[in-house]
Amino acid sequence: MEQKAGHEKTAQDKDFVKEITPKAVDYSQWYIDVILKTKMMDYSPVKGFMAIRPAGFAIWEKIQELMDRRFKETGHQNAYFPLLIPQSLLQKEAEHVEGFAPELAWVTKGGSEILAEPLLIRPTSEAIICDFYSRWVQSWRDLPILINQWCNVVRWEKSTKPFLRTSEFLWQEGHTCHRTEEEAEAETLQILEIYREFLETEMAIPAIAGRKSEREKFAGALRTYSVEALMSDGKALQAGTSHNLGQHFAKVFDITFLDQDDQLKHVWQTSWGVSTRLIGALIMVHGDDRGLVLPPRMAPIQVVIVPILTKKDRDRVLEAVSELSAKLKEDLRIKLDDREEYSPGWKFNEWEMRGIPVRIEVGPRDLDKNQVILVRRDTGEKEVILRGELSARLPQLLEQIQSDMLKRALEFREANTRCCSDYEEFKKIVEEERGFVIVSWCGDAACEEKVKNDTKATIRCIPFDKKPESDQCIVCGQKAVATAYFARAY
RNA sequence: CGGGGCGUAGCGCAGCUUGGUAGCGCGCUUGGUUCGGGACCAAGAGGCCGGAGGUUCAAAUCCUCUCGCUCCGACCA
Repeated sequence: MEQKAGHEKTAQDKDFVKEITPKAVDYSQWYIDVILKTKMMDYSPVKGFMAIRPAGFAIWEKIQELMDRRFKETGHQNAYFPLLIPQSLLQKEAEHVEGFAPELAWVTKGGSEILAEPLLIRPTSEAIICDFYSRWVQSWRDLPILINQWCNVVRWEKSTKPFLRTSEFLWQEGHTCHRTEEEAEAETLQILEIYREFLETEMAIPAIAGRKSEREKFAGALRTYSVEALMSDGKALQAGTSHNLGQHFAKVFDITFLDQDDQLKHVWQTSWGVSTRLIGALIMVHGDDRGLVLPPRMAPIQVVIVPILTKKDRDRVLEAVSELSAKLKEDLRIKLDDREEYSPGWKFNEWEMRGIPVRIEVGPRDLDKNQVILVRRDTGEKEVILRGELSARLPQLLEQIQSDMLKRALEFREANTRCCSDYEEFKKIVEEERGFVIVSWCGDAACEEKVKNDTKATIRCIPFDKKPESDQCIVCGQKAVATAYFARAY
């Protein structure tokens, strides 16, 4: 009996989501289907570039709003730097140019004239910003410099995937200068914590914060830290990075200041960023076979009101829902879907696909009983509630959904995080289970390289609070110095 | 950048083997009836078949080149 009922439900669901490939059938196709069907983005005629449509951009605006607030609260200011960088500037830092050279886009012509020096479209702005900073910093009194910019960057990627890896993407990049190494390190870690906390609080995505291995660190950095999230297919995604640049850039760009002790010194720098990739993370962590599932804090529309309009009761239902909508708009992001060309059932499915956290249904029968129906997107649960209690109930319900979503994501990550001390078993886990695998590691890049060649898994990060689980490196058996999270990654 | 798959109406596809009037479903437009989980009827609009060459009396169909999407590798936020 139960099985049959389940079967019928599946058939019905399948009919509804006919244009979204189920996750279990083809995860990548599911991801693309969701993005296209929900009109988050569209491909452009140029490979690797895309239009971010209003449905996707609204999420980016939410990320900007909530992230920017945190930057401002910690003393940062926004600015804007040029799109084009002279070739000679990028070349100053050797590791940096080597790291980015393969994926640079060049401007070689201005109007009809060939440029004397080729310009490159920023793949990241360290070079151009350092050039400015070398003039802006004179005295210890000028420090710290705490500047962020929201902009686009271009990296000529060989293989691209919407939001996760595109040739042009939007991001924020913070670039700071400090008087001491300690101060720069503190800034690097403060930002890392902002990223981790942002992902958890606002996006309901639990993330592991830690340090990158030498192999994975940013080209030109002293140390790179990152926050790493686990997608629902078991692959990891680097969700944000924070770099302690040390004095590498300060020395080649000559960013110096006269300190209180009358000595000319180089500044200590950091840079850090998150990108539109976060939109991809949001989709992959929370989405299901019916489409997007947005955490209430990120949702551009938190509650959609769908009136049930029949010929006889049309006017009084419309009147009731517009009154309701106006009232709720004072505190929440509300959408009233009073279009008459679509049936209620069509609208239910449409808004579910678009991930709106809560739906309110109001029909003639509800009006008669002075009630409305609330439906959660994340669980599908319905509840009937008196109209007078709605204003109090909705914020509470949205908070509940937000915390339930984080809880489920956390449970998923826990269930897919495994400790391991045997290399054969490690290989098996990576191949068959995916997820994070926590292992002890000797710190040698050769062992890291071997793991990558054997399994495609890389060190995602080395968390701060973990001592080695065992005293032997999982690969070579030598003395372990660190505990590392390994995973296959996007 | 290497290997596979795919480009035909806004979307999903058929037609290609064996060259000969470009089709179907959804969507769209107009009118009407509907509306508690993707409503129905009727009448319409919309295409030089990704692009460029070639073969041919004739090319969506055969050949060559190219561009794009997608998947798998290598590279990377």
